[in-house]
Amino acid sequence: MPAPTQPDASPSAPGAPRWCVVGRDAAGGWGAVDVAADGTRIATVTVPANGLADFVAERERIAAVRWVWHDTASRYRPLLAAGVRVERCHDLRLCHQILRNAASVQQPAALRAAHEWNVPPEIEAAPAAVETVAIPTLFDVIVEPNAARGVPDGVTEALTEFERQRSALASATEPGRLALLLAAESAGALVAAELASAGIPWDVAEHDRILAESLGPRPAPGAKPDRMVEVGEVVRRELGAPDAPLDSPPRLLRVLRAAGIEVNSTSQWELAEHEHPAIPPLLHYKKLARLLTANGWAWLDEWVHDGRYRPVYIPGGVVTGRWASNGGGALQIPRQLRPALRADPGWTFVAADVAQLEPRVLAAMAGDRAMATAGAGRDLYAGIVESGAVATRQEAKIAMLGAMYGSTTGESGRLVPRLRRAFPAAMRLVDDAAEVGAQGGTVSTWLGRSSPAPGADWESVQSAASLPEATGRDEALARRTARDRGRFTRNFVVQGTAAEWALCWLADLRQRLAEFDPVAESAAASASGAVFGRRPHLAFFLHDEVIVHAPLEHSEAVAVAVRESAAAAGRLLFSGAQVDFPLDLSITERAEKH
DNA sequence: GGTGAAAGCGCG
DNA sequence: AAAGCGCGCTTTCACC
Repeated sequence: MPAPTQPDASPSAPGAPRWCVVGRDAAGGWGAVDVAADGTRIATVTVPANGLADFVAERERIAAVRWVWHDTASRYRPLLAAGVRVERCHDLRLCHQILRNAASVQQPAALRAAHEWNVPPEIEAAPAAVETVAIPTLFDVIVEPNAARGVPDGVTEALTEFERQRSALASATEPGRLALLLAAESAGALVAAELASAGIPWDVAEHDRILAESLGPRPAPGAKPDRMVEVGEVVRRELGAPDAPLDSPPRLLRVLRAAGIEVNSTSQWELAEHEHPAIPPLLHYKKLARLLTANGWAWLDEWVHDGRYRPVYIPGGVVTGRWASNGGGALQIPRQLRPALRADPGWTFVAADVAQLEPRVLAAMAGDRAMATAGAGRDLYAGIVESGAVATRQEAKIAMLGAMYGSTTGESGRLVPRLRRAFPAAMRLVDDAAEVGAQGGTVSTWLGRSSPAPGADWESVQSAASLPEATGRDEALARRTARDRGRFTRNFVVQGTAAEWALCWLADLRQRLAEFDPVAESAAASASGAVFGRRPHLAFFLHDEVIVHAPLEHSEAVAVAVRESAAAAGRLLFSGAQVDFPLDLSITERAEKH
């Protein structure tokens, strides 16, 4: 088994380059500057325009450095296409976003003044737009869709920004934690690029079978599938409205009320509360419509090619540090379609998700021994029931989610106080985070990612309510928006720290997977590409679950690696805390709901 | 005719 | 079953 590798592990030889800063040089080629651990520049190399992949590959063979570059999504993609994997990087754009906002950084001024590096993820994303731009006519102004708005890609600018970031980090009250966060975030960026390169093995025939089973055979373009037509007619008959508009919520609402169904919206949860013969078929119709529009044949045509689904992941795209996605809906693949994920012949899926990641992270952060004990080696919710705080597993789950999301009403709001008695340390942590947020303050995750400051409109609502002429309405609005922000910061510390745990898991796992012996060329999963087609590789990631595509012969060893990585992530973040992170793990040909 | 908000529902 | 957090995506519809 490969040795555990921490995201921020680094070569230890004295005087050895620790970082290598790469970027464009003035001549149109590449500049590469080795930087030692103390920040001194060791050497500068000029690399020809077409020689970067070879240069990086050679350096990786000698001894891994941490590549410092402006943006992993754009810099790493061509390297992977050329068959070059890198061990570590420092993503200047992502790290800039974290550092400029981090409350623990005491001297952020220089960094914050570097506005050209303040490019939010969603602007940098979607390079695919280049391919969908229409052929320009003679008179069109040709605009590069996003490139012009990205961060600087020159080596000089990269060096300057890297030094700003090192200074900012050095001024942090807990530089070690923040450094770990920067390493984990950057490793996540590598994983996202690698996921895009390898793709998710996707069985088009199985997807088509699932669609046909629900909707009927694929209809002609523009036509509704048979089953939607049939079910729609049943709905209209039961409503006594032969041409009821089922696809327009406002118009459907009027028809429903005319038929005596007293609803205020057409959402399924409200419909389900009423007894009427039109409702079951209407709910069925809505399911079919959703499947067709979100993940129907059009989706299949657009997003799956050569047996691979390649969604666009946006690392750091959510303020809490979770990934977002932009195109393809990677984070919303319905459970119904999971069987369409199918391993290549001779390969298998090792799928794992963490049971109750967020409450476990909360227990670890808060040092809540009682909650840690409730989750030790078993289902956390079962442990909460055993502790006597609530009666059933379902109650435990509802209460726990309510505690982390800040619910105050209904069954959840009623159960939360019982958790407060049973797990005072954990509850104090989230209650404090909510209190700080409600007062306009900033909270931070375990590793130091900070919540954004309240917006100008939030501040003005609060100050308006404290004026002498403020009305009761002003005060009520201020209280409500303060509570809203409290719920956000309450959840931020938990969701954000869970995202950090997941990044550390991914970072450790990708290193372990890279150390497996490659399979023979004849057994390769060739659609996964030059770098990943011959080794187990990550194929899917969704907040707290991963799917590894692995050669059959390695599946058991990969399962061990997945488990060891989870344990390593727990130790790395919460060394000493007696909290474990058990996985639900399966080895299958097809991904399944588990 | 293009844009943005809202509704609705999928995921964690 | 929603509620209480965080998202993306499609469709409809009001509006400029």
